[in-house]
Amino acid sequence: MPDGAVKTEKKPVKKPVKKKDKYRQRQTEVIDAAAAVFAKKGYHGASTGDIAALLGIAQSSLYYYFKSKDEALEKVCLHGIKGYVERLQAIVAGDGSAEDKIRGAIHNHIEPVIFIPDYFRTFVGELRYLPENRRQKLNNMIAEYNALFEQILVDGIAEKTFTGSLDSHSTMLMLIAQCNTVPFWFGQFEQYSPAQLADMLADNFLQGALWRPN
Amino acid sequence: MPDGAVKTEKKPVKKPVKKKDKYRQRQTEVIDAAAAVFAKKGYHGASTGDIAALLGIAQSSLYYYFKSKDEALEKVCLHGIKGYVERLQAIVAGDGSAEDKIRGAIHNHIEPVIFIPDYFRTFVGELRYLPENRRQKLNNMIAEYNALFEQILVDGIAEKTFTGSLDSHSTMLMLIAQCNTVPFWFGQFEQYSPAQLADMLADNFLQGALWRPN
DNA sequence: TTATTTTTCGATAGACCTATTGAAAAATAA
DNA sequence: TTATTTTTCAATAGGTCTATCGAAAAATAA
Repeated sequence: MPDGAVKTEKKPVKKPVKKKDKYRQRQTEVIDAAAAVFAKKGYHGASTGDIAALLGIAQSSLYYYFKSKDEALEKVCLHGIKGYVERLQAIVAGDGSAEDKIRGAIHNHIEPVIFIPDYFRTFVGELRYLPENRRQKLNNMIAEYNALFEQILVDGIAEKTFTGSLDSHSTMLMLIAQCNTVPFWFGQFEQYSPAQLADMLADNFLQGALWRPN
Repeated sequence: MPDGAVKTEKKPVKKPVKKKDKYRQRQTEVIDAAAAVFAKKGYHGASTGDIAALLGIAQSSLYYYFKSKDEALEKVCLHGIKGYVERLQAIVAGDGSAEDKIRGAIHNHIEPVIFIPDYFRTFVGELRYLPENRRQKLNNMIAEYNALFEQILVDGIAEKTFTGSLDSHSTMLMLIAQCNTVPFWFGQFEQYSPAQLADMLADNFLQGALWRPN
């Protein structure tokens, strides 16, 4: 600005939303690809070049959508767990029986596992590779989720709907651990719908996978 | 050999065993360290430098005991599954009831998981990173193991000891998957012995982790 | 059209990692 | 002791990977 001209102050008043939406849509595609590659090769086994290749773009282009590989993993994990806590809160606050609630909780846990397996497998298997600072937030969400889950068991035991050989905390951990294994083997059960799978797991816990008929 | 002296043909007749034993003992320490590092950081997240650091030796020294990182992973996995098939064969061939056998199989599966957790975690979590050629042998062992496990369920259903909502193949896969999760959370259950843990898991399957008292 | 912004790209530095090599050190045998 | 074997080492070649940079291309606005 060699002369005294004042920069025109015409701010763009319209359509910033549309532009940001487009960016976010592309970013979602990028994170989808990251989830797929992380799930398949593991976080450390996956390179940013692998992610770019899946998208058909240059490796360096990825950094327009995230600023480090760590951040990509964080985004995948956050998306993997998104909505879990809120849905479980609604179930716990509902007025069904304890058995209804535990069945609802298992459905809540398993169905997204099946609909977004890449996100969930990454969340379950690769979260531990997130640096401590990024992992904090996710750990808090997990702690809250686990507490809600355990609350259902505590309530069910208190009102004598359930009896168990284990304490509620141990049972909660084992139950969630079993649900978390689902994306690693459900591919072998294509004859079952997600809801059926969830029902079967719930049955496993409520009455056993095997039982004596008499 | 400037003059015509013939090289003395005195082969060492004694103590080659001792020497080899010493080498093997050190090799076991090296593979132990590899198992610990693989279990903690994952195969791709672990470097040979990490393993050497744990042993307090130079990174290049490791290659006196294995000739590639892949081979180290293979050795860890083989040791992790060692004895599993043989013990399960003995259980299946025994003359206990189907319930005894399924309990025995769960004990067989879980106790080593707890005694050698680094090996087992590596076996469960990192086997998939073994190159195809090295994985073949292990896959065969797994297939044999799974078939034995399923045989117990098939027999129990045939003789009406068990009834289940799932087919025996699906049940086998889910049961093994649950057993495999043990090393990832059993640290939280230090009040229980391995045998108790195995009993509790068996109870989970036979009668449910939760059941209605009436 | 031209100007501006958004998106993608090629090139690359800097770091890390595996595996090899020949030699040094340590252990053992003679 | 000296000779031989076993074990460890430092140095490093050759490769891959992450993240950065300025420029090119594409999309959008004027």
